[in-house]
Amino acid sequence: MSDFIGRYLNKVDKKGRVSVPASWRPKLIGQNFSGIIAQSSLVEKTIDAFPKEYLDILQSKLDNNDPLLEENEYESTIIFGGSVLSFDNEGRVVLPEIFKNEAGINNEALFVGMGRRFRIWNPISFDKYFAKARTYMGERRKKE
Amino acid sequence: MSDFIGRYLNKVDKKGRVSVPASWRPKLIGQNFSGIIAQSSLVEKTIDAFPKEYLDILQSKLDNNDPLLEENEYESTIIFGGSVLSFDNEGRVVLPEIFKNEAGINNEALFVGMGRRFRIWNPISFDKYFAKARTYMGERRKKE
DNA sequence: TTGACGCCCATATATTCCCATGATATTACT
DNA sequence: AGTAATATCATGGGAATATATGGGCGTCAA
Repeated sequence: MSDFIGRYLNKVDKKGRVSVPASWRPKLIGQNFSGIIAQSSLVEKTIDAFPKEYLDILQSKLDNNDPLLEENEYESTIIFGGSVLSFDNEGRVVLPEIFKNEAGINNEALFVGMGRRFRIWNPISFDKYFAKARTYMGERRKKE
Repeated sequence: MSDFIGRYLNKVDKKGRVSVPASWRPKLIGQNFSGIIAQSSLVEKTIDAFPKEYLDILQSKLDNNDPLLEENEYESTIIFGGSVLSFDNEGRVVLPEIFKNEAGINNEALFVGMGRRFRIWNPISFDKYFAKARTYMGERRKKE
């Protein structure tokens, strides 16, 4: 049901390559394309990533709206403007410089599952974010 | 009705493996996956654990919401940022370092049933927690 | 010519699989 | 009841396999 679960800390080598967790790969391998779609997150200092098929779902959502609406245009640009990162034979992808900069990633990349998609974090940045998420969920719990 | 009942104290070996109580295993064995989902507790120094099926329910809830909402983002991270621990042939799982650290678990792991889910404790931490729970219940009793 | 990239191979480490042991409980049989 | 045979379970360790990681080499394009 859920595709991406767990946390994996992997190294980024000189060439910018990083292994995508092996247990996730089967869900990222398709007939036309094997790899991930990545984009800088709009809200956090991290990289958002997902299978290509996830785009198809978003596409059909957009198709239900008027394709000529201006809002849709922006939305499309953002969503489909992400990068296509394909696997090498070992199941790695290279993280483009832009992403590494925007997400503050150097030697280590933390893969964090989010169900249908996942994120790639600088481990330290993630710690901060996780603390925030914890607090938020704790607060919500009290209200209920 | 209640799946996980009782307390079991098991050893954690050099490789980090620990037996999940045999009587609980049938409830953790599914078609696609046999094992447990684990995450550091948000409120106590312990590991929260539950069957994967529990995640599937949460996933379908999330699918009904907009995946771009911030609230969902926190929730997804907390829920899916845990770990998937699958059984070996003997019904053991390996506890990742992260969990052992965060829950303070070394050589022994105490499994405590909580109905639909269970927790994995450092035995000493649990004693403290249990004493606290006792006191709380005693206080509440007086008030009533 | 330099560098980015895809492709291939090498290897240390981590993970999984498989079998063995001992302890305890359960069943079978006389 | 008493005793032997059988199962269940937690635990340990070695071997096989998978994975993450590092480096080399040729190609193509700027």
